Amino acid sequence: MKPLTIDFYQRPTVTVAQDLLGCLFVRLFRGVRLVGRVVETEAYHQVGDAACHAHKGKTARNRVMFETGGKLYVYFTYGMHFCMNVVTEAEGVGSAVLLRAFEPLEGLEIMHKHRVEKRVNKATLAVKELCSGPAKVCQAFAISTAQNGHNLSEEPIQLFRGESFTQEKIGTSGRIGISQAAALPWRFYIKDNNYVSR
DNA sequence: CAGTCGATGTACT
DNA sequence: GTACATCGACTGG
Repeated sequence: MKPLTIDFYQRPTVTVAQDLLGCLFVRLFRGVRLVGRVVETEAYHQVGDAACHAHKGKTARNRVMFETGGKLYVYFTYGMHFCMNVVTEAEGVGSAVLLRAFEPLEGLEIMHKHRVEKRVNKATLAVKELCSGPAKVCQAFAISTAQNGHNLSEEPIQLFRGESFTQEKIGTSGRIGISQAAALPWRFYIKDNNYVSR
């Protein structure tokens, strides 16, 4: 199995957002394989998208969005959460795909440990609660700004092609949790999948 | 259930 | 000072 190559990422962001559905996100973490199937994504683009961090140009935070497609862009928000994106398109274009939800496949015990550690309520979480949101995904996979800029063609964090499925299984909607450019139909998810964020 | 709201750091106006 | 690509604790029915 080979990881997705730079060619995959260096395409129109909306296309990459759709094609990432079903792919496998793999992190080797202290000798353990953590694997999740991508079931929900959102596209963000510098041009015509006021919600995109890159909309007003390059800054210290968003600089990775302008790098060549195939990098990981991680940012910190709400004083306590991380979200991760896959950078798309050519160098100089500020664009990325937010990874919003995974179906957990391997390393569920470690994911669960990571998720429960930070909570007040230490009760056992259902599997569907492990990765059903962008900040939950980062918690489960222990992703922080330490991974910002990581090249996804290299270990320990990579994406692999998963089972293919028909276009009709892809749902589309407006993006979640934003106010700017909320009408853009740039959220994509696998229909009837139990692990989508909502 | 649903709805509300506090946490808590950083980027940017 | 304000907003923020969120989450989960808490409230009331």
